Amino acid sequence: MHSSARKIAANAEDDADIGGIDGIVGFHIRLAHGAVYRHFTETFVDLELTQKQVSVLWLIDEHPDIAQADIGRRLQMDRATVMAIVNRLQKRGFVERGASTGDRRRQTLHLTSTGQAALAQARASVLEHEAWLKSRFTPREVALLIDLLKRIHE
Amino acid sequence: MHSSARKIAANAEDDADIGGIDGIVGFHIRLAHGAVYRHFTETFVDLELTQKQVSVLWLIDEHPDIAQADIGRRLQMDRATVMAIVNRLQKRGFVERGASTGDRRRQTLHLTSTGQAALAQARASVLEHEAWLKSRFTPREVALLIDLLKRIHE
DNA sequence: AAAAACTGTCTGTCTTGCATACAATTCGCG
DNA sequence: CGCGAATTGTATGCAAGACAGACAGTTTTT
Repeated sequence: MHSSARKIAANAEDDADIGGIDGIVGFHIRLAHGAVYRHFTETFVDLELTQKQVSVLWLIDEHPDIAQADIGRRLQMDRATVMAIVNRLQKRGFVERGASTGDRRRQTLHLTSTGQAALAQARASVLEHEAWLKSRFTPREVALLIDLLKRIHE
Repeated sequence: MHSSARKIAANAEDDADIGGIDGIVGFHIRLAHGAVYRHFTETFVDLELTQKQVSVLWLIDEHPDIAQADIGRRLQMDRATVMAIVNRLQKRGFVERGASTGDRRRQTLHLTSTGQAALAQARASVLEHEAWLKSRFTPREVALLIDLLKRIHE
């Protein structure tokens, strides 16, 4: 009897999120992202690559001759932001810009051999980083988490 | 028989993440965080507050006379970063720094009445933002997602 | 009492995100 | 077909945040 009263109170609190910041989904996404970001950075200090830079390298490798605008769409980044990242990667000799056949507004992007080598190293580090991240989940939970996250960004 | 062979192949691919960026948990966390960040920013254009700033206001309100170092620990931010944020909030008259009783290294932080008002508005916007975020999940899934995310950042 | 740790502060650098603007190019619709 | 609209890359400037390194005052540990 009094236990059901307690339950009701608890539910009421849940509905109102207790006013506490811990009930905010966005708050936990921020913190989780921060933790992942920090560990990623640690893993990549030697390679001197950021998350975004690796993502762009990876994407160019998966889709040779992709254009900057497409990268922006896939990674949900501004065109100007993509350009800044590509500039950095180009300055380090990882990617090259080339002419596009057909549409003269676009440019093709492809990895140099240096870029290929960097990506190969990066892939290994990403797997190490992922192992750290996945170590706290079962394979089922990993799939579940990805599914939930996809619903947010897709 | 041949189906088991296929299964093995499929598992092998799973283990290697198919080489695809879509199999990377961190990748989805980044994208999800980006989407949430963007929507948050849209929701708060009028209030001109960022995620971090709201989090800090919220935290100071929840824990009056908290010190900067404690904020940093709870929100996983560098001391220098916390200071930058508190400086901005102080410049806008939302928070005040005060002396700490006992430990003279620390300072206490508390909201001004202006800060209280801003936080009240912010809370409403956060709920609106959260509703957008939660709209794609059942209550069970929300709880599940929070649980999974907590394991990453706790 | 000396060493180590903590706290706030300051400075500077790097990355990212976004707004704005511009020119060249391509596309869509009348 | 032709002209306005949309796309693409580029450039610039600004704000926020992360972090490293340094410093001084204070507290805790040994």
